Amino acid sequence: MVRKRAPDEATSSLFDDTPFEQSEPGLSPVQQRSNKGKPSILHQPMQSIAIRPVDRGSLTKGDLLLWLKIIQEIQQMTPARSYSLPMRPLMIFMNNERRYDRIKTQLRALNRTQVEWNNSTGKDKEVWGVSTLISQAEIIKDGGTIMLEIELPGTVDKGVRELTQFSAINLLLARELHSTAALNLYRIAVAYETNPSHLTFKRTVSEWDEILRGASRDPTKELVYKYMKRDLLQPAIEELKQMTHLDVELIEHRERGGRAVTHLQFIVKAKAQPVVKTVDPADLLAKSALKSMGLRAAEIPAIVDQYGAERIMRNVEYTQAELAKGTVRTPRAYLKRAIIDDYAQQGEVIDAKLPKAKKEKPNMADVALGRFKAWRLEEAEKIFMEMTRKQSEAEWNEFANLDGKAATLVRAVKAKGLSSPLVKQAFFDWMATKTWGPVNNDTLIAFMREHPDQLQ
DNA sequence: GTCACACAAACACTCCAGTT
DNA sequence: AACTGGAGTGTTTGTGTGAC
Repeated sequence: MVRKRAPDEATSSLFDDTPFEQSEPGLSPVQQRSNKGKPSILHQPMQSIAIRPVDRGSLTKGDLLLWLKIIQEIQQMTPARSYSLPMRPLMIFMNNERRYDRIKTQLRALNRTQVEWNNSTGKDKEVWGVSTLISQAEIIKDGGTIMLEIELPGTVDKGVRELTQFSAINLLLARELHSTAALNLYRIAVAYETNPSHLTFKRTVSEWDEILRGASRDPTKELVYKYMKRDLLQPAIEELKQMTHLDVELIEHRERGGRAVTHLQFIVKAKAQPVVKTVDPADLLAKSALKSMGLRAAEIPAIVDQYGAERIMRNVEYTQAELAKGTVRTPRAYLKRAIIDDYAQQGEVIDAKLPKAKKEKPNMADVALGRFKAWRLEEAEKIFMEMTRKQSEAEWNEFANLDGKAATLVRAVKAKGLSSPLVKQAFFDWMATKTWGPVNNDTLIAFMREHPDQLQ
């Protein structure tokens, strides 16, 4: 959804000390706007977020990821002039174990690329700054241990410390984002999620273009907003909605009376119904088919999400037929390959609209999330089974009378009650959310701390 | 065995042109 | 004006080679 207009000085800028507006829960944006200027304030100066490479410089997704991983490590350390980080975790995180050439290339880019920030703050104060993202890096091998000795420029170091802390989960999600723009929007969104107004800073279209692409624009190439919106903004917003706990909404500002969009801003909120997707009966069927073919519980959700129930079911059938012929040695591996390459479809006319088969890659964030959700469902079921009859009936009646359920679910609740897998999942999911709150970063991190064994 | 370098395929991005 | 397809270009990633 796109908002036409929003308040002009709706949020503080990045580097100033102007307080965020304090919003009050339950107030509409209009009401909140009318409250502007009231004394309740929240200081949250944040530097180093909206950085724009200059002089045709650019930072790739990989460069930024390495930088984020480094600052996440640094955020856990006491402030110092230089920081000493073990290389191995960095390289594993970057999927570049033993690949010093690649890490070095990225460190060079972080050291070489000048970034700029430019903020008008409040009334008279304006800040312009230029820096690189790291001022020095050394890889030191001393016997068996290999350390990265790193120094940050002063302003960046200050900003990094004040930047909303990046959790390990934030970074796992960040690594899985496909586009550079999504990664850049994500780190901005994470920093502004806790802003009471839920509004990011407001910048011109071209500033956002450079901030999100992580590259300065060739001045000879004209920036066309409609392309930017289609190719850069919308995919990035969509990716964040799908992959993270955040809902991001674009606000387009136009000149008074004009039609051209001149400035942009985003609204960032945690999802009301976090990452859990609506249960589709076809998906449940596909999941149960995969399970019966011997696939591990942890890998099933990702496969269903990626390839869809229809493709899975036809390849399950195909694999079962091959199995009957005696040509398949390991059904689990064969089925996975069959789904990825869509064996069942080969030899027929391939539907061009089928999703592209992507390379399979274990996704730690997904695995952790999947196990967390499964664990919650199991625990909720245990609690339910231990309730007195009176208690359990009260729970069930509350769930059964909830509004807003999909029609399929309502029918299943009436017809089959808890004996329907669809209803069972929805009910225990509802109970888990009621008991422990929504699945979000905080609860997931707490789960990972308490149950490290679940993540082996 | 480790590392730098090179190459290529897969994937992502940019931007133009054609269609609705 | 809004939408869509796709060619051309840049980035990421997997793999091979040779020096040490």
